[in-house]
Amino acid sequence: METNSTASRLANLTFSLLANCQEKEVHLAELHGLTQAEFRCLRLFGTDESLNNKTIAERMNLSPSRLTRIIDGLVKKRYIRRNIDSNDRRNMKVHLSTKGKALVQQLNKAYVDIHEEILMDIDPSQHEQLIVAMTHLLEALEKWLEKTE
Amino acid sequence: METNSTASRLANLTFSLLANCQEKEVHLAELHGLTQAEFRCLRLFGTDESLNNKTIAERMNLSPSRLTRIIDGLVKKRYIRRNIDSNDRRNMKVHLSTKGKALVQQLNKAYVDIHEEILMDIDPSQHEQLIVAMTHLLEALEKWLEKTE
DNA sequence: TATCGATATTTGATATGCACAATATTTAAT
DNA sequence: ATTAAATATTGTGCATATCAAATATCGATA
Repeated sequence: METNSTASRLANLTFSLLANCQEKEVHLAELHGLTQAEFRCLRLFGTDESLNNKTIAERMNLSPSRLTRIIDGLVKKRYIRRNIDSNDRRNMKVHLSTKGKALVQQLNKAYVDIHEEILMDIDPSQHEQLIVAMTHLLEALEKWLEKTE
Repeated sequence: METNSTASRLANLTFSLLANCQEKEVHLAELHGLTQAEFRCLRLFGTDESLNNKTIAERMNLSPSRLTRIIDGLVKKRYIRRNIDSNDRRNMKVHLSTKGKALVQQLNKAYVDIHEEILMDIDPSQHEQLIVAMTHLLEALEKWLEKTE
């Protein structure tokens, strides 16, 4: 059964991949004097996006109250700024400071760079297939998550 | 610059993939009444392996003291058993109970199954390439992690 | 317009996760 | 025999996260 052994090899790969990505994240965070939560929060921002507390909490699967304190930290460290939304004064619009934008851009660049390096090791004719395969992987995972909701 | 846009697509994919895998793990853990730490600990065991506290702690990047308490939980929930190593009475040999073995096997099977499903969506001629590509991805990540040690 | 219910954020109390240091037991070396 | 190192556990404290309550604002409606 060829598919089966390939599947189990793939399974091991994604398993290790996950572990390594997590380790990488921890490492990058402390490299910039951020907690892991702060780091992940920062990475949610596009450079000129403006989000509110609740949205971020949902995206990060955390309670709004937790987010308040994570954002407190990022504000204190001058990576982001808070402003009351003038359209709805209940909302806090949160957006990157100049310092924050610089870091996010740097992180995104590094993240793309590492993938570029990887692609350089792979025959260009296979790039599209890799993307397709990874997309399938992602879709399958999302489907599975919905199914077991 | 073709490589660059492909790289950024790939970067986005691995980013989402990571997030989904984490969510999946949380979900699976609570499905079985386990904390995330307990779940991850359990998944380290091959069905007939016998590990000691310290080894597990190292593999999980946790302190031995933390491990003691995680294992306390798994013992209480009857997934694993502790025995003093008769060769070296300082060691606690930790191994799966019957219940634990069953769960680990079930989890491994589910994990392989999901990857098998994914492979069924992909032309078999491309399977090997996918594995190769993912292996590259993993190697690159490991290399990066060492570099920034 | 005065009020009621819904929504967003923040704060305080509390529980859980984790590491570090101290302790106890056992082993290995001198 | 004594001392040093290894292993697991326990005590303690800080970090992480949730929940419930408090506050502020909005929208609807009576």
